Amino acid sequence: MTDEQSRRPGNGSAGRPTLEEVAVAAGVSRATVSRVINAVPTVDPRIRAAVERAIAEIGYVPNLAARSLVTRRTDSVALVISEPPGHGAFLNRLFTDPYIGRVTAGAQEVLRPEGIHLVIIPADPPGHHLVLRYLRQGHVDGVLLISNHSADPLPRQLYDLRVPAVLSARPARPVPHSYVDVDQQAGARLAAEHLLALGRRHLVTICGPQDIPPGQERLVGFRAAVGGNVPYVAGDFTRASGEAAVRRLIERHPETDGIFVANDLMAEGAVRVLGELGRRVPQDVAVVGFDDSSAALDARPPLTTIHQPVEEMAGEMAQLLLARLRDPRRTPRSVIFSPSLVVRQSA
Amino acid sequence: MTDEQSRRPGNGSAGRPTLEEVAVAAGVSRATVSRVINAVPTVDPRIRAAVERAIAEIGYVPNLAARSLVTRRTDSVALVISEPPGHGAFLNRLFTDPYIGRVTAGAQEVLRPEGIHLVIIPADPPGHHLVLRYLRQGHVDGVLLISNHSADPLPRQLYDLRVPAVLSARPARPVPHSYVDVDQQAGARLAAEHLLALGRRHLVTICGPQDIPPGQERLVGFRAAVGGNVPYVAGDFTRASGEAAVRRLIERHPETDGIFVANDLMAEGAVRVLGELGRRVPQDVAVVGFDDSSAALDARPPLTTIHQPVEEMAGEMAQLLLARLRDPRRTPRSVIFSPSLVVRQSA
DNA sequence: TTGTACGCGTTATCAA
DNA sequence: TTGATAACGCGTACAA
Repeated sequence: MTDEQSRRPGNGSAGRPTLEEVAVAAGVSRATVSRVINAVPTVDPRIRAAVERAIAEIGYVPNLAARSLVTRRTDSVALVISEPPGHGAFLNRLFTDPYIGRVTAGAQEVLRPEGIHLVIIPADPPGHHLVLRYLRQGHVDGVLLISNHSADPLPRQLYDLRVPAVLSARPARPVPHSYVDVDQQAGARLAAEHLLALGRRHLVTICGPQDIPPGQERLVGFRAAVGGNVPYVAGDFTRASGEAAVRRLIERHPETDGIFVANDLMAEGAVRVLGELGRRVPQDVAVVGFDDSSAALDARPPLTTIHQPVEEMAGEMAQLLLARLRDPRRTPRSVIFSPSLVVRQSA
Repeated sequence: MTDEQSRRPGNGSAGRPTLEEVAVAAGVSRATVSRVINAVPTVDPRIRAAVERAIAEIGYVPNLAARSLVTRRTDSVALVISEPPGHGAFLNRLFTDPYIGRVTAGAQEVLRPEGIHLVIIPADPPGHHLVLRYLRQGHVDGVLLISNHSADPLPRQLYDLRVPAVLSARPARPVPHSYVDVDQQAGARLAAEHLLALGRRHLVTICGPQDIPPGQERLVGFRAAVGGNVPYVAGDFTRASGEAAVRRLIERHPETDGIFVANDLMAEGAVRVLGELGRRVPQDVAVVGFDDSSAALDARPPLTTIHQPVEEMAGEMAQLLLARLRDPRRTPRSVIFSPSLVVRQSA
């Protein structure tokens, strides 16, 4: 287009163009330019046009710091991914879990139309301090917090710091933040009912960590639905832990003909090991996963699993946060989503 | 109207505490408090102590917007993940690729000690506009750009917008940004030499997209090292594309005894399909991947592959960006890293 | 409908 | 070594 953008230094302003310069160029006051930019309706159409032309010509971009200083808003929110301590290659895991990507997509869906930016911030324990400082400084207006371990201090700290936040699951200890969640027990029940309907009578389960609500509730729900004692081994939601767990279960309970695995990643590992052990899936052993993640599709055979409307839930998180930002006095609320069964080939 | 929000006596302000309030509490001027916060050495130790006490007591946190307005810095940089158009579930892929996690870790390593925040921003084509606006507004001081397709307009646009940036690979078209890269051809050569040393004589390759430099160069390097024509099928770096490619290759060239696959994800898929086709890896067909990602470890057998020092490279990107931020006149430079062969069980 | 003038919270430049 | 005071760029009552 025009070369006006690449103006050489010496045209007065050293840095980026300011509101003042646009005003001069358009022959109006700063206030009027500001009104045009902020879409205030009471501006003469002809003046508006002139201002807009000047803005385009000069290549003006509002200075966020200055605007934010007076409006006390940044029009951006953070997606903070919190992880428990001692889990080593956290970042590697973070970016291997498709869940995060779906959350991001779901949140963007509602944030974008509002003109609000989403920035992703990984928060491993050694970095908590820095993350909190970042959030406190007012880089963002609020936080979508993805947290899945009970000892996470972040929800509480965010509350103490008066940083508006919405959680991705029911917190282990009550904190006055809004949250969304899926009915975990209902999901486990769906899995149990499906296995039972298939005629399987020797059921076992690979459950998740028992120090976090989803881990607990998926086990509780499965047990309740089966209506008796169920052998189980706990994994940590990684593929490797699923492999180890299924080895132990089959060794101890060779009669097993149905397994509920608390997430797809572990289930994928379990299915693979079952193959190595000479058990056919689903003929000999039926396997039901949880999450309906891409791991469910990668598995051979593809996994029957419990679907969570992750994108929808993330969208709702964003909605809750927006509502809270618009009305700080708004009282926290929780929104619970219903899971559903997706039947593929593993059960 | 403020209600009982303000608990502290004498705290007339509704929002967060300001420099002024700390100054009053410590009995000094704003300037002195500012000096303490910014670690200016010329401050009386006793006064410093008093100020620090006041800061802790009041719970003061600097207002980023105000500071940034005058310093023209934000002390945070963005990791922008750019993706080509038409690739559908971009976010899902983004967060399934461990590479991003390693880049993040490597960058954090050098940024954290400097007190600089890293925010991650996914940039799918429909969102480019918003991302550019975000960056232009001065939310961050600079950009680490992860981009791997030739038609990416972002490097050029960032340059036009005068946003300091460092690229994760040599750009397809020259742009005055610094970048880091690995010697792709050298990596492919390592793979070829290893296969040849194993006595394999019927080599084929599953190469990457030929519209991006890594895809091109890994093929060129392999061909050159093998010293002749090599059958190949191009994938798009996904596991599924690796599966499809190996089917076609084996069908056309059943005598194949060695395959170089341009990334681990495709290689993992290829190995799996080879098993289904009744070919043992590595006895019947040796397979060498590229990237040394976690996919290489997930594969059965674990993949022999080409290692890139991803974390180191990301760290160097951060270093280059910091240097550029400290001295804007600094001329762009490129840093090329050497790959190495990691021998596991697939070849 | 437009312009004037003040304030947002901080750093930086001076004197003292 | 410390303290006034002037920017920094913008939004917005209030006045015109």
